[in-house]
Amino acid sequence: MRVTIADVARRARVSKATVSRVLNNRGEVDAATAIRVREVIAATGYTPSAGAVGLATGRTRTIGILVPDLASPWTAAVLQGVADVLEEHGYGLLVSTTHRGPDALTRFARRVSGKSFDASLLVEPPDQPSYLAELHASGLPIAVVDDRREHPGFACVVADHRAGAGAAARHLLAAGRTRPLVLATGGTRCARERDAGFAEAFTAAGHRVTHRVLPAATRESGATTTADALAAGATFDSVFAHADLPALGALDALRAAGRRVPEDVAVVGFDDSDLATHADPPLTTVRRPARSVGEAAARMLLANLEGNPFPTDPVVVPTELVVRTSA
Amino acid sequence: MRVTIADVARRARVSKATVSRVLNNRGEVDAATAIRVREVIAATGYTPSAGAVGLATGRTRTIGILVPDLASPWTAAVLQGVADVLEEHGYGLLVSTTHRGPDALTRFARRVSGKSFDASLLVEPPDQPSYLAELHASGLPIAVVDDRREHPGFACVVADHRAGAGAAARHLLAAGRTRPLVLATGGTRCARERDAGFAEAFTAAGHRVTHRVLPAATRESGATTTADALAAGATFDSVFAHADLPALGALDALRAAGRRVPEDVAVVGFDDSDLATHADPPLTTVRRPARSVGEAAARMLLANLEGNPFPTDPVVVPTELVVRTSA
DNA sequence: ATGAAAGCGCTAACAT
DNA sequence: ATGTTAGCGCTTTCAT
Repeated sequence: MRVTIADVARRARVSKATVSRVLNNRGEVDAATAIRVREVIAATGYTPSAGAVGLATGRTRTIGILVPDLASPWTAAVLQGVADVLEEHGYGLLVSTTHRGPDALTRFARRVSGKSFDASLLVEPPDQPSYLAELHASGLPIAVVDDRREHPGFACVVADHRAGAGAAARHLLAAGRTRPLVLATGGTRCARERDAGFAEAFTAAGHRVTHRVLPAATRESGATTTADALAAGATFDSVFAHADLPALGALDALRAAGRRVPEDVAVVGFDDSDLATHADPPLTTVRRPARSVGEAAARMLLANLEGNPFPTDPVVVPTELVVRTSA
Repeated sequence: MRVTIADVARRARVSKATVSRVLNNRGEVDAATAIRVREVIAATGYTPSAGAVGLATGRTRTIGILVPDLASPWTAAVLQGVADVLEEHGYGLLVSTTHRGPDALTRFARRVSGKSFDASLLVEPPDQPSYLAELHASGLPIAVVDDRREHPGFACVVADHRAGAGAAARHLLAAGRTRPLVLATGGTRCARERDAGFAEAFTAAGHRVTHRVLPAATRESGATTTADALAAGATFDSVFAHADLPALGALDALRAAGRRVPEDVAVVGFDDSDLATHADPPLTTVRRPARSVGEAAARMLLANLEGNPFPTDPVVVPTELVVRTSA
C-alpha cells in the first residue's frame, strides 16, 4: 500500500492537518513536532498524492502545451525552453500535438475543461477560432507562441523577425553589398516583418531590393527561384532568404552558375537550423531563438499564475545574426 | 463555477451514480435515462474533473516520460511516436528532462511516487542505478527506450542496429566494394551491434574491414580520421560511419583528397538525420526508426496497463537502409 | 434500473 | 500550536 498523510500522522502522533502544515510550511508548527514529522516522512518515503492535492487545492502544478508537432526543430527547441523553466519551478508539462488532426484540438479542450492543468501554452495553434474562443472563455490562463501574431486577445511571445532581418541587411551593407535579392516565404505576418526589416535598412541606404516570393520554403524552390532570377538577368550581389532551406537552394543555384559565395554573391539565411552550420560554405543566418521564446512564454504563464496580469503587448524576444562564411 | 457531476445529476433528475454509469457505460442504465443524462451533459458542456476521477479510480490516464533532452532530433522523434499512440488512446503525456542535472531525476521519482501517472517511459536514462532501482521498486510499469540496452530487468525497446549495419554492408558488397573503412563511435552496446552486423557480412564474403574508433561522433573527427587513414596509405573503397555527422566528415576528407564519391569511394552513414538528405552528395544512410520506437514503447506500456505482462526480451524495431547518392 | 453513502488523499476553516 | 471537520468531484459497493 501507498503511504498516505494519515499514516504519517499516525506514526508521528499528530493530526493530518499538522502534517499538511509542515509539508507546506504553512501556519505555526512547533519546531520539535515539525522535526518529528519530517523524520517520519523521510523514514516512510512519503510523497503526497498529486491527484489528491490537486483536488483539494484546485491547482495541479502542471501546465498543458499544445504544439503542431514534436519533431520539428523549432517546436522541439521551444518545448525545451518551456520544460526547463517549468522544471525549475516544480511544474509539470503535459504535452499535446495537433498533427494528428482536429480531434487533437478537441481532446486538448477536453483536458482544459477537465482541469488537467493550471494554464496552457499554444504554439502556433491552427486557426480554429471556435476552439480558441472556447479555450479563452474557459478562464484558464493561456499564452500563445506564434510569430504570425495572429491571435489578438491572447498573451503572446514572438521572435523579433524584423530586427533580425534588419541585422542581416546591415551586415550585408557593411560588406559593401548594394543589390540584394530577397527570397521571401508566404504572406505570414512574420514574413512581412522580415521583409520590412530588411527593406528598411536598404532603402534607408538608398538601395533597391529585388524581391521574389517562393512557392515553398524548400531547398528546391530556393534553387529554382535563384536560377530564374539569374537567367532573367537580375543583377544581385547578395541573397537574403527567409529560411535556411531556400538559402541552401540559392547556394546550389549560385554554384551551378559559377558564382562564388561569398566573393561574388553573399548569402544569408534565416532560422539557424543545423543545416546552416553544415552547409557549404557554412551559412550566415539569423537565429530564431526558439529556446528563449519557450522560456519567456513559460515565465509569463508562471507569473500569471502568481497573480501578475499578462502583458498587453506581445513579448518580443531578440534574434541574433550568426555570421559564418556565406556572407 | 465549473459544472460538476452533481449539477448534471440534479438537472437530469437522477443520482450522481447514474450519471457516472452513463459516463463510463458501466452497469445497466435505462435507455431513456441515459439519453436524458447525455442531453444534460451536452447542454452544460460538462467534463469530468481529471483530478477527481484520478483520485477515485487510482488511475490518471497519463504516462510520464523522461528524456535526456527535447531538442535532439532522435528524442524528439521518439517523443512524437509516443505522443501519437497515447493521444490515440486518450492518454496524456507528462514530459520531464534530465538535461538540467540529477535533480531532474529526483523530481521525476517524486512524481512517480506522487502517482502523477500510471506508467512511465525512460528514454536513454542516465546510469544511476539507485534511482532506477527505486523506480523499479515503486511497482509502476516502466519501459525503457535505450539502444545501449544496459538496463536489464526493464522492458525495453531498441532499434535493430545490427541488421541496419548488415544491410549497409550488403549494399556495399552488391556494388562490388570489398575494402571498407569503418568509422566507429564509442564502446556502447549499439556501436558493438553495428560493428558486428557490418563485419559479419564482409567476413562472410571473405573480405577484411579496416576499423577506426572515432574520438567523437562529430564531423571534424570523421574528417581527420578519414584523412589520417588516407595519409597512412590505407586502401579502402568505401566508408561506413556509425553516424551521419562523421560520414559528412569523411565526405570532406575524401573531397579534399580528390577522391570522388561514390565513384572512387562509397560512403554510408547511420541515423538518417536531416543532414543526410542535404549532404553533398546526398548521403546513403541507415535510418534509425525513432518514431516507430516511440510508438512501440507506448504500445507496450498501454498493453501492460491493460493487464498484459511485458515481453521478457527487448522489442526490436527494424532499421532501414536509405539509398541516396553517396553509395 | 437507480439511489444512498462511503471513501479516494489531501487542504483549509474553524475550534480549542 | 494543534486537532476536528468539512469538503474537493468523482467511483463504487450495497441497498432497494
